Amino acid sequence: MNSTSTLRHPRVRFAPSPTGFLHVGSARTFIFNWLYARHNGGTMILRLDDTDVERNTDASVQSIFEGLKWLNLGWDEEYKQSERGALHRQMAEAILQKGLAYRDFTPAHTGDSEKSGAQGTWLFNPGMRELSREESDRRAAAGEPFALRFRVPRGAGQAVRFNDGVYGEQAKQADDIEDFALLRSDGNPTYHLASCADDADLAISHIIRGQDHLNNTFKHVLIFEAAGFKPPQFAHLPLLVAPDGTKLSKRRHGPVVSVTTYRDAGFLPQAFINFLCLLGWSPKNDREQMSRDELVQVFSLEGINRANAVVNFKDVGTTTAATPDDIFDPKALWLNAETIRTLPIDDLCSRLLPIVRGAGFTMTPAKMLQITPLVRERIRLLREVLTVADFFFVDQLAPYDPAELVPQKGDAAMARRALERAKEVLSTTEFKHDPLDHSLRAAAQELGIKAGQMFQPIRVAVCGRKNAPPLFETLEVLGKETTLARIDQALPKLA
RNA sequence: GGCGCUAUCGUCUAGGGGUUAGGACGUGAGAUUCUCAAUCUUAAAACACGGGUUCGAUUCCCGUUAGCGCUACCA
Repeated sequence: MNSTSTLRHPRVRFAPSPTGFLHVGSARTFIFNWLYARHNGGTMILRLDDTDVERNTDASVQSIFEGLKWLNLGWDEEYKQSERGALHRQMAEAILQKGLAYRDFTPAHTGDSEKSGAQGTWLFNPGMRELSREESDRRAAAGEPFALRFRVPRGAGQAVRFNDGVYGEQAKQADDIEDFALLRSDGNPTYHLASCADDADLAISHIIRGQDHLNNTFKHVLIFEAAGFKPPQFAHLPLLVAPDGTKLSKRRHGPVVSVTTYRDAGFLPQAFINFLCLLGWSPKNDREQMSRDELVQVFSLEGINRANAVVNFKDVGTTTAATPDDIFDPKALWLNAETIRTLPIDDLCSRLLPIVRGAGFTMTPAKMLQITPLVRERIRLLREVLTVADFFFVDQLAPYDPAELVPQKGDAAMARRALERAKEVLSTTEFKHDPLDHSLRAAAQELGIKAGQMFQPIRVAVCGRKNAPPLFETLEVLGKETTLARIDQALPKLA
């Protein structure tokens, strides 16, 4: 692929390593890559960077696919890094042959042995860099284990440079870069090597990834050049952090950082995508709610910020029972609520139905279709249908405080009279909005009480609580039989 | 410690040498309504600090501070 066609048809990739569930930060990286590809008529590639055999898990692979599937954005090509080992070793060999890498026979560090020391930066293991080719070959042939390290140019005051699509011109003295490993002593490639080898082989034109890789990029530029490739275009994304400014982590911050948490709570993928796009990127025209197509249309690297973005959830301890208001960013909730309101009733209905049934209720599509308009403006998350519309689903209302039946500026006697009268009136009224409206208002007038004082006892009697959807619509869906039965059950509570 | 990145309302952000520093979420108040929600109106709320450059700096430069990242034979 020549540079002209690359310019017109960029090839981007999302390369997660399957060492955990799909993180919201990773999801955003995927989305930005996808948006860039679609905006520019390019190719989106999914590559599983599974070179860390120790930490990879199938569950993680599952979680990543599950999450991406839910996002419903798709990709054009798919690869698995572990199946491309030959390619990686080939590039390592090529770099070694050019003398740009060397074998390091020093045993691997045991871990935190070096942690406590406040010594300067480690750059390379003394003696290994200068090992003669003959001795290096001899020891390797003898079976002595070694790591292959990149021979970073030293002492020449040389700088490594690249132009980042977000952070601009970047330069770093080669003398500040350590001789990083290309191959581990078990022969497996490191992330740096495998990533660059694959990016080169797959002709990736733009690498869009988290800013935590900004420093690594100098190493990658070195690898690309050593292997004879022109480095791709880089663009680094600001990180997503917790309210306390620290990196989002499952251990510290709980399920908020997992994409499936959003899915399971009842986010719409579109709203979730919209929310993530607004963290660290802006269309710069005050637009916030955007459809997928609009996002594709306006997305550009120029709109990406350089400062980290806070995902604004409440940092509740693991002991507290977390509510949606605790664990989700208010903006995410608002965006989801807005998106729900834009959904056609039948669409929303078909998303709600499985949730209601999944909670163990029997529900017909026809009845759900009647309920849907009553909850549409009252839920921020699809799952909230279960708490907002519970009284439509249950046979028996959960116990409620009889005091709720008593209207504003009224007493139990007033509630009784209202309910008694309602019973009579409703038994002869057609259960449609307008007739219900007329007869109940008339009844209130007869009793000499305000409409609100008439409605509240009825609402509580049929819904089991004060806050509910509008009364007439509710009664209409509930039907005469259920309504009268619930009023009958309420009356004794006022005795 | 070394290297790098960053800094506008509580949060996400727009802006940019001269502005009433704009929008959104959230929060407060009010309107509307049969409650809730939705909707509408409205209020409070920001340029981290110190030096330059300049007629003028929130904007440009330097420094300080703070935060973050990298500093593994993790990715």
